[in-house]
Amino acid sequence: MKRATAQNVAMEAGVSKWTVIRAFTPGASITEASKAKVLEAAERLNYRPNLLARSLATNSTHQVAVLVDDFANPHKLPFLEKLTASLQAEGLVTMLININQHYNHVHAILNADQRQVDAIVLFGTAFRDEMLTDHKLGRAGPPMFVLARDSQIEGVPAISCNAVVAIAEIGKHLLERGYRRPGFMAGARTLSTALGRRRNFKEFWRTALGVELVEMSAQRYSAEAGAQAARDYLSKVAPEDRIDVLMCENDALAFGAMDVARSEFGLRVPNDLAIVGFDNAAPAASPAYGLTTYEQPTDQMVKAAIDMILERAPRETVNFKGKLVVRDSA
Amino acid sequence: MKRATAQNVAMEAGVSKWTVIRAFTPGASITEASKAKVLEAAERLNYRPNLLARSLATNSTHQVAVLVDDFANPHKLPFLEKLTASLQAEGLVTMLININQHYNHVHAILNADQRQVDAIVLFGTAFRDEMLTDHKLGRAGPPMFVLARDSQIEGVPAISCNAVVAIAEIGKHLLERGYRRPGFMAGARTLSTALGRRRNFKEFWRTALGVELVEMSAQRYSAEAGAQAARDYLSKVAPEDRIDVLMCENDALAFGAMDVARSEFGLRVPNDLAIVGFDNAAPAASPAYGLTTYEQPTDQMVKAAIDMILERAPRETVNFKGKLVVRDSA
DNA sequence: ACATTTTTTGCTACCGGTAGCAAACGTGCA
DNA sequence: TGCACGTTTGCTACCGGTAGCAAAAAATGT
Repeated sequence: MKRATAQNVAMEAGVSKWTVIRAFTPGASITEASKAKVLEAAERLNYRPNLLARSLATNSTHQVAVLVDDFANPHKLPFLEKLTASLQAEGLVTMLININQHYNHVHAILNADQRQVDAIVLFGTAFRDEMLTDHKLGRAGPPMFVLARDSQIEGVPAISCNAVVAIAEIGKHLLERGYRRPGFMAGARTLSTALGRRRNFKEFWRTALGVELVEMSAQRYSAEAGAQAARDYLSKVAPEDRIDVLMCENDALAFGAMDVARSEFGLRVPNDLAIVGFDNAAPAASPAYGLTTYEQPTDQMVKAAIDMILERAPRETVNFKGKLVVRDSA
Repeated sequence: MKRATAQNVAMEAGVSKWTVIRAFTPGASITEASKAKVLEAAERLNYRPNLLARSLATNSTHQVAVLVDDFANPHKLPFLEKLTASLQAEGLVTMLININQHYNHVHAILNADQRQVDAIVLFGTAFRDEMLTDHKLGRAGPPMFVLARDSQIEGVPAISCNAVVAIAEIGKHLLERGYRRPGFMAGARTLSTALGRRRNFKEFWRTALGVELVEMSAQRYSAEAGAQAARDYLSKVAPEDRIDVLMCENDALAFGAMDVARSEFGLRVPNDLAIVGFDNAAPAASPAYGLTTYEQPTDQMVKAAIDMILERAPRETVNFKGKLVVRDSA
């Protein structure tokens, strides 16, 4: 049994299909009598307007493509929850696109464009700037936004957490606690825009103490990769030469690093090695980790993104101040 | 500048719009010469077919609605990753719908239906059976599937992990390890179909030892809720009267329970209290938890779901055997 | 060379709505 | 009663594709 259309309802109610449409268009010109008649007939036939047809005619789908590539980061889940809930509250629907080896940004963006989405949100994904600037969409494609990440790209506003302030705050805290030999663990991306936190942190210590940052890189953004990177470093460097505090680019890395430091090298955190993360993912709050970390103002960020999508706010790069969450690990 | 349409390309290439369409339809009848001519013109105008219009005409959107309500469960993220990746590999796109107080199953299903999705997947969501059976979609709506959860609903196949086998395996393991006073922590849902694990576990101990299960309930499926439920129990019951093993309905609850047992009551896990989870979420593998848990065969489940969606497999309830992952906590 | 078959191209009708104009209707007032 | 005016309804055209038939063009056979 096929779905009923406005035409079917029209016949059932003995009116034209345009009257049916009007009964379903708020504020349209229609008498109470015919509206009631139509709604009753619609109810009988189980009619509800076909949004696909409407989208085609109105040139607006109320769909937003959200690109994600970093499913190993537990922080993504609550963030995604807020994002989808807020989009839904505005009548928008989320097209979740998984960016991976088999499905890259260009695929995703072209496909989203063909589906006529109203906007594309790059939610913390790692991309090369060139990829986006020379993709074959002329200026005709949907507006794009970068969420939870910086972007220098002309015409692609970024909504992010202010990295400079964040790193300064973390650095200041660590300095006050007396740490003097800092290390930094980055995730895989060697992309220009991804170096913000590392660069700022490096600069901070250089300026504050004239001290050089020890840098290490994980293969990916995951606890396992963080564990491996920490393992490499700790097994290579003698205890007396080691850093005294490790800042990890995100919490996932920090969890892995902390696990290895404690269980494989018997280090006490923070006494032998302090650890700091970024994101305030759920496990950070657990006494099992008690990770000192930095919380992004996700509510503000989501709100800002949606305001831009709906053109309630100017479409330009903004960032917000997060807050340091001090726990036991540093 | 508006997007180019087939008609625009047709003019540019000096052919009819149907020839343009054919150039973009694999296996259509068209000479190499005109195809080349069309593709070149399309390239110049940056044309790509409008999938919305195609969907309207073909009555198939290649979109699948995925309903999620349990964003506190870290296990959801990798599962969702697999699901989206596999859907994309089949040319399907994911409409992610967040079920919450403001947006319930009925909203979600009606909306997905209006958007003409090809299928609706209830991904581990908590629902009352009545809600689904009497929603106003006649038999015209898209096919529905329940993933990672049981369902008794006529016409709505479930793809799940075999709970009977899973609980038997866990029970057997615990029995062998010598545990004799079992407890069970359930999540919030007091819905008929959600009681599977609890009931099976209860039955197991009754049959094996004639022992009664101590039951507790968390408010939600989250570490915090698990922590609170454990706190309630432990502060109420004297050490000598306590259970010796606690099975939690999922890992999130188990993490919370373990945190509280250790840090607030100074209990050693597993010596004073053993703990078992369900899902094998990422932190379970960490030495910080070392949680004994049960892993659902997510790959098989995702594959089965997609086979059903694409009608490559009969649309009927199936379940798969998972595997017990023994770590330190039990 | 011409009839016949096959391939290629163009066409009408359609998917299910929306936009906005024109006709039909009802009402108030001279 | 007739006219002007505002409201309600119906209409054509359109959004950008697809399906499948019919005409035109090219390939084949004798």
